[in-house]
Amino acid sequence: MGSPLPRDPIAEARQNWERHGWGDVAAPMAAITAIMRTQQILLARIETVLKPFGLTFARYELLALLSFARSGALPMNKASALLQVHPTSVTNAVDRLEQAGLVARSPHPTDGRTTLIELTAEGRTLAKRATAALNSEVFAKSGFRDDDVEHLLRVLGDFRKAAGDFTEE
Amino acid sequence: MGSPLPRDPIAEARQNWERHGWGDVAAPMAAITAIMRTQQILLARIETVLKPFGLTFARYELLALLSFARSGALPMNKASALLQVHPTSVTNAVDRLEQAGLVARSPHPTDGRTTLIELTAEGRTLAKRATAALNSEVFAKSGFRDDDVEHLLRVLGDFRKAAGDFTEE
DNA sequence: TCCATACCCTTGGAAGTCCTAGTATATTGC
DNA sequence: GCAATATACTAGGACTTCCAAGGGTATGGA
Repeated sequence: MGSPLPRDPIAEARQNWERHGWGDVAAPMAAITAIMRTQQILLARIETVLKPFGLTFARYELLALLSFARSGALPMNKASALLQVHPTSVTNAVDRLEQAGLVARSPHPTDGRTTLIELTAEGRTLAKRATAALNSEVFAKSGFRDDDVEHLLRVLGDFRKAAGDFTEE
Repeated sequence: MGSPLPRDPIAEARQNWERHGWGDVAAPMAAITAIMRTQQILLARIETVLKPFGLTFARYELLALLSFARSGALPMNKASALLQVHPTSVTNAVDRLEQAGLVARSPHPTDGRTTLIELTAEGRTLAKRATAALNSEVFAKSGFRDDDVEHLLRVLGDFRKAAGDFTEE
């Protein structure tokens, strides 16, 4: 979506912040903007790899989550909590995956309120193939150095914990 | 959107990857997933602060970009390139900002194809107030340690450069 | 027991992103 | 000078996200 820019727009923004007397927050502003942009780049790579499988990232995430579930089925609210997205987003994803024959809804045996989602055989094999593609074409070529990966995991893990994502030690 | 989970879902995903024999890409997978989630958290914070101003992040970014432009006006394609978003996204944002009286479209003096966008007086003051709010309520409380901010800027800068965002040294 | 409260899922709407295609204007080559 | 190509913006569609509101099911206290 456009060739490389002659100058780094985030570095420019940082300088603008400093010029306007906001030097005390210029660095975190730049870091946060860089996270936004990095996410955008990574998401685009992922979507490109998933497209041939007829999957989007949102749908893949749900498929992958189900493929790791012990019982092979998960209540929708559990999926919503684990994926950290709004329940309506799960409803949306399940609608489309169900239409594609990759998952199936079934009623919960004891709680009439909850709906279970389960992988179909087709969904399970597609999840496996899509994961293999992401592993080789995105995660194996992330472009991050190994020690940078470890550092990112530590820094972002601290951040997410402070933000209330999880409580575990 | 949900209380803290008892266990870190990204750490669990990493273990699942290792269990399935994908240990060689488990760490980058986890790091990339963590970037996704961190972006989601930061975006939610930013949107919360901007909401009282009637702004979304996409609109704010455009407003801020214009407020730093020397001439006060920018062609739409320039804005698209600097914000690194699709031209149709800029059209969308300008439509809404124009309707809110914050920017105005005007024809380019010499090139009949391009449209200039310019801040109105109202847009300029709103941009200033929104930036002050973001500075004090998001960037000043990022939750990242100073040395982690510097490290993030280096790592993500390298990544973005390798991804072709910019060419500058 | 029964009513109020809490919880689960879905529908409809607003907003953002991108893509594809179309129209209008410049630029380039013959 | 004119046709072919390139560029700039916009319209429509697919997708995701969230929020607000509604209907159905559990649960707990009087």
